[in-house]
Amino acid sequence: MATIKDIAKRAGVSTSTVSLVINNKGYVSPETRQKVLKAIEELNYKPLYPARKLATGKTGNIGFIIWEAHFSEVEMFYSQIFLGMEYAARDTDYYILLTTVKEDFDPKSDLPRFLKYRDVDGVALAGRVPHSLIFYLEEQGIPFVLVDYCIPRKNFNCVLIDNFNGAYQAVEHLIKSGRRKIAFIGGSYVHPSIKERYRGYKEALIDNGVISEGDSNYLKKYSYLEEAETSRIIGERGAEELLNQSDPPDAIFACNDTTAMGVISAVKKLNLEIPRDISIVGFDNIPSSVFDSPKLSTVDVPKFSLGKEAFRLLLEAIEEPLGPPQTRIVAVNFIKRESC
Amino acid sequence: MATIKDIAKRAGVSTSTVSLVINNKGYVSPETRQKVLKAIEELNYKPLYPARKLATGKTGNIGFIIWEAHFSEVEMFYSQIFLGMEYAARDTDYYILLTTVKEDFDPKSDLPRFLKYRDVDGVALAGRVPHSLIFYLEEQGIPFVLVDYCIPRKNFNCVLIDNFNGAYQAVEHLIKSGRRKIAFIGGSYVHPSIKERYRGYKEALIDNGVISEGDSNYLKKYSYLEEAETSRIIGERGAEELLNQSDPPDAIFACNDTTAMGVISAVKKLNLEIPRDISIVGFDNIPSSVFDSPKLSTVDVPKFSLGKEAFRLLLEAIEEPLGPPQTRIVAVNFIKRESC
DNA sequence: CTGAAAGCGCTTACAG
DNA sequence: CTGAAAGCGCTTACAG
Repeated sequence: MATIKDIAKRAGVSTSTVSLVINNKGYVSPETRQKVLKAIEELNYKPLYPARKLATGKTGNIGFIIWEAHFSEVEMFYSQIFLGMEYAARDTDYYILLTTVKEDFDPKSDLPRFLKYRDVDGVALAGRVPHSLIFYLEEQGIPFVLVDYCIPRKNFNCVLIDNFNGAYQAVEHLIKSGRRKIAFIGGSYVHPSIKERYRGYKEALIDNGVISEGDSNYLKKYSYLEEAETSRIIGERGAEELLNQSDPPDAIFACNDTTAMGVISAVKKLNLEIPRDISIVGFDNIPSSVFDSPKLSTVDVPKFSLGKEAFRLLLEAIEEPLGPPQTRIVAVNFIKRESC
Repeated sequence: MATIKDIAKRAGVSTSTVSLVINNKGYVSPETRQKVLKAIEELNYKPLYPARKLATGKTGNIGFIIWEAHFSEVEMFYSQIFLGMEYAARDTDYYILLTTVKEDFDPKSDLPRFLKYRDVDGVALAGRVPHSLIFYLEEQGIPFVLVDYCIPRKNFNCVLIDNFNGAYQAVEHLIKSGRRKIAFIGGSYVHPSIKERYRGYKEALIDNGVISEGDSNYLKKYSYLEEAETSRIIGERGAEELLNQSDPPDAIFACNDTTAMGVISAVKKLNLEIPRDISIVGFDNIPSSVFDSPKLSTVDVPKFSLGKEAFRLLLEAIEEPLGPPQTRIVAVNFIKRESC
C-alpha cells in the first residue's frame, strides 16, 4: 500500500504538502496541488486511518446506541434509522458502531466499549434509551444526538418527527370522512412522542369543532391511556374497553401501528367491519401494515431521513462542541389505505 | 488519559515490559507483572487503539455485510445474527462495522468503504450476498465467513443451520400426527438452504414409508417450487394451486415462515380450518409467527448463536489465514404451536 | 507557499 | 527476564 511518503516522492514535494492537500488545509499552489492529486490518483493512495487518528486524536468513529428490546423488535423502525445514518456516513470518513444497551443499563458497568475506551467522536441514540446513559454523555462532554426521542425540559441535540402534525392530519382526515366519536389509544404515555400525538389528536378535534376547548368528558370517554411499553396487547385491551361501553367510538386513532394491530384484532373479534363500522388509523407505517387486512391507514415516518439528519446534526456538534443544542423536526405524511 | 509511559514510570519498568504484559507475550516475572497490572489498575489505563493499530497493522475492525433488501425486510432475522456477533465481539477488542450492499453490487464501484480502505481484518457476510463480493474477498485474501449461506462446490468458511434436520423433524411430526399428503412450497429453489429443506422433506417422507425411494409422482403432485425470492405471494400462489387440484394435500410444509403466512391467508380464503382440515408448518420462527392466528408451528433458527459462532470462526480465520476453510452447523428445533 | 522535524502511543526485534 | 531504540504513517507548529 502506498504511503504519504510515496506520494511526496512521486510528486516531488514534502509529506507536509501532501497532507495539506489531502486535508484541504493551508495554501498550496494550484500546480503543486495538481501534481499531488495526480500522484494520489496514480498510486491509488488512501491515508491510513489509524495513523491519522493517532496524529489528530480523532477516532473517526461514531456510536449508534439503541435499546436492545427495540432492536430485537419485530419491526424495522430502528434499523432504518441506522441505515439512514450509515448512508450519510458513506460520504465521510466516519464509521458507525452499532450497539445495544439493556433497559437496566448502569453507566458504571454496562458502558458500551467504544464509550469506555473513548473510541468514538460522538454518538447517536435512537428511541428511548436509559437517561443515565444520556447524562453520562453530557457529563463527559461527548457530543451526542437523540433521535426520535427527547427529554422534556432538557436542552439536548435531537432530531424528532413531527408527531403533533402527523396525529393532527390523521385525526382531521377521520373527521372529514364523517367520524365524530374518535378514540385515542396509547401506551407509554410519558413518552414525549406519544404525548405529542395525543396533543395533535386533541387539537384536531378542537380545531374542527368536534369538541370545545375544555371538553374533558369526550376525552375521558374516548381516551385509553395505559402507562406501559406500547404493544398489540394495549391495542386489544383498549379497543375492547372502549367498544364495550355505551355510545362506542366510530373511529380509533392508535398511537402507533403495533397498537393499531391489536385494535384491529379486537375489532374483528367483536365482528365489526372495518371501515364500515369503525375506522382505524395508526402511526409509523411499519412494513407489515401493508400486508395486513385491511391495509392500515397510518402516518409515515421517514426513518431513513431521520437517520441522515441525525448524522448531519451530530457532525456539526462534533465540529462545534460548544454550539447550542439544536432540535430538528422531520416532516411526516398521512397515508390513506383501507382501514378508514 | 494515561499512556503506556505513565504505566511504565509508575511500575518502574520500561514501556516494552508493559506492552508485554498487556498483550500476554514473552516472559515477564510474576512480580514485575503484578507491579504493572497494579499500575494499570490504578491509572485505569487502556491502550489507545489507533496507536496499537498503527504499530501492528491490524485494524481491530470486522465488517458485517448484508444484502440491503434483507436488512430492510420486515423480520429481524439478520439483525439478530448481527447482535449475536456484536455480543461475541464484546469480549474482544474488535468492533463490528455493519453495512449493506445492493443486489446489483459491483466490486469496482460499490465496495463498502471499510473494504476499499482495508479498514477491517475480516468480514462476515450474512445470508445471500452477491457472489462477486465473495470472490473479491477470496481474491484479495481477506478472511471471511459466510453466515446462513454457502456456495455449492466452493469451499469457504461458513456457518450454517441444520436445514436438513429441521425440515426432517417438521415433516416427521406431520406424518406422526397422521398426515399423509404433505406438500412442500418453496421459492428461491436454487438457494442452498431451501434445497436442503426440500431434501429433509423428501427423506422424512421416505424414511417414514409415506413414499418409496423413486416416487416422483407424489413429489410432482405435492411440490410447488418457484424460482423467486421467497415471499408471502409465493405461499399464496402455491397453496391455491395445490389445494385446487383433486386429492389436495392435508398438510403443507412451507420453506419459511413468510411463505407460510401466505399459505395461511390462502387457506383461510378457501374456508379451510387449520389444523382440522390442513396442517401448516413453517421454518425460521420469525417473531410474528407467534402473533398470528393460528400460531404457526415452525422450526426455530437460533440467529443469535449463528452470529456468535460466525464471530468465533472468523477470529480463527483471521489468526490462521492459511488454515483450511471450515463449515460449522448450528442445530435447530421444531416448535409445535397451533397450526398442526 | 513549502520543507524539516517532532510527536501522536503503541509494538517489536535486538541487545544484554 | 528487561530496557533502549526504531518504526508504524500520519499531522502540525515552526522556519524560511
